[in-house]
Amino acid sequence: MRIATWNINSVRLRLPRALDLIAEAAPDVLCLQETKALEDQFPAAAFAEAGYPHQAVVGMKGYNGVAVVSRLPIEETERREFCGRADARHVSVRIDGGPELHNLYVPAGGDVPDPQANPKFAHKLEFLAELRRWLADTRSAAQPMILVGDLNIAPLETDVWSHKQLLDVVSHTPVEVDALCGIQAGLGWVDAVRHRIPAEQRLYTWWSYRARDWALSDRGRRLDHVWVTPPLAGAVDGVSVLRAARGWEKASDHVPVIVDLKL
DNA sequence: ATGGTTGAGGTTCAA
Repeated sequence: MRIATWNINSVRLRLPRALDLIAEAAPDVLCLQETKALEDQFPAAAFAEAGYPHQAVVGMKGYNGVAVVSRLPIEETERREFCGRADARHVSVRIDGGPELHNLYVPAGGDVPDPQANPKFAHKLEFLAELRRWLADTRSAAQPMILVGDLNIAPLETDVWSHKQLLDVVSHTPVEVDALCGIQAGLGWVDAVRHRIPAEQRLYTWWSYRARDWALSDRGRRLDHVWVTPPLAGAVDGVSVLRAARGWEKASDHVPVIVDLKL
């Protein structure tokens, strides 16, 4: 089973690129974040025509939004509203009667890494704490589950272009990394990508739009993740990060991450 | 220290 996750940064603007991705990588399940579309604005027919008729779509006006489109039958299990906000950051599905898959878009957290001074950063930390509690209260490490999405945190030193220079930058601060590791430890989640690509190797999934030349400066961060619970750890086969997608015409600032599971 | 770009939806906010 091939799972792809991609922060598409507007599903309507970038639908042609999503169809390119489907043609190139042929995932069984494609998880999208930042669709920036109301549910009735989601290009459901186009994905269905491309072979992905099974869909779970959560949207709001203008911002956020997540979706799962699938070749295999999926059954929506939940759409959690974290922090009491209907802000379209989560949907979970059961894939073909098998593993449950959580698709998440964690709040970016603004610019200032201080929850007192910056409500967006406080929201990010609250979101992570609630995610940890909710998973611990409602799910078990024995269940085969997949968690994907734009988690907006680069946990390892080699997940950023400069560990030292990003220690004070939202996405790589110790408090965020600790929160992410806490969620991971909760159900024993395995980082599927780092399971196959050694931590010594630098790996990014996002490059800012603001760089003059994203490839030349290569100041990236690994913000997009695929995790699995222990029962699926041995099933993780190939993983890939489609760096080339950052160079596509009208590219998203994030690139797709693809994981193959032997189920 | 600052500014740089993109997208949605409007006459700015979020990233």
